[in-house]
Amino acid sequence: MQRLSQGAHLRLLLPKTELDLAVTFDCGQCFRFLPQPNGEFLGVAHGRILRLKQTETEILLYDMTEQEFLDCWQAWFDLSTGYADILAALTRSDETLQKAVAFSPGIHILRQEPFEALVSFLISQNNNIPRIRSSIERLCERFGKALDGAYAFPDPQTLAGCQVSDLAGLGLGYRDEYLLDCARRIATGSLPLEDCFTLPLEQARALLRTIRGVGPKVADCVLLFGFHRMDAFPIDTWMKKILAAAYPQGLPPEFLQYGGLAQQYLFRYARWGSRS
DNA sequence: GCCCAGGTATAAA
DNA sequence: TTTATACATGGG
Repeated sequence: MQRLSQGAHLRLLLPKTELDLAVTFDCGQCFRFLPQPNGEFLGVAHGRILRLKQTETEILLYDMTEQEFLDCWQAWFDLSTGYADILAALTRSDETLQKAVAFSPGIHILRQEPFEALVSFLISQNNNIPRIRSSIERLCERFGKALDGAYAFPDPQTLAGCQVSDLAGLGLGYRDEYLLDCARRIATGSLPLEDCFTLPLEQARALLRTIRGVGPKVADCVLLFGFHRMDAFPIDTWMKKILAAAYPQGLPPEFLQYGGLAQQYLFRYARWGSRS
């Protein structure tokens, strides 16, 4: 992938079929990156505002040095993973997945920050995406560092110092206690969250499920989106239907390694692709 | 008003 | 071990 500095901006020569920002941001893995009326994308991660524009052949990152890209955003966008090979393996003998990938190619699993992923998917339970977004945004406005026109995601330490009453008005509902519980345990160091990068899948799941409000679905979302564990496989209400219809004899073996990526494609296809 | 939303904790069978 | 129910809250 070629990189070109253009004034204060950085241009990536990268076909949209390889990384499609609209699809990647909209497939339910992240909640803070939204398309703007002018066609650009705006979001916040790693304590900075990211402004982007994509064409069929390139991505423009505004106010980005090459060094900053290499230090942080190359990894965040997961541009070093060989998606072509993974998708080839996944779709080799799977017609359902072939259709799903053909419908909207270019999904990457972003390497989001673990704490942000954990909090986001704690909030996501029994909730809908617009409401999840607004809750997260208000949480950042109230407790995150002010940036130029947006707010960073708050630290565990900041949230650990809160009371339930401090969270009123964010729309968290009963999930407010879950959030405080996990922020406190992380802030005190009693929950070694970073271990989820290296622990065997089942042990990482077990660790996350010691957090109140983290069940099987949320745990796998956190592993997939916060720790880039493509062997995690979040099963939600949609996936239950999809799996019953498409894989009555059980999951293809490739899903053991890359089920998380397969899940993203299947989820999107089921929701938006198979309408009449 | 009623139903639902990328579920989970809890109690009961 | 599997199956029901409550859960806060806003949008359709």
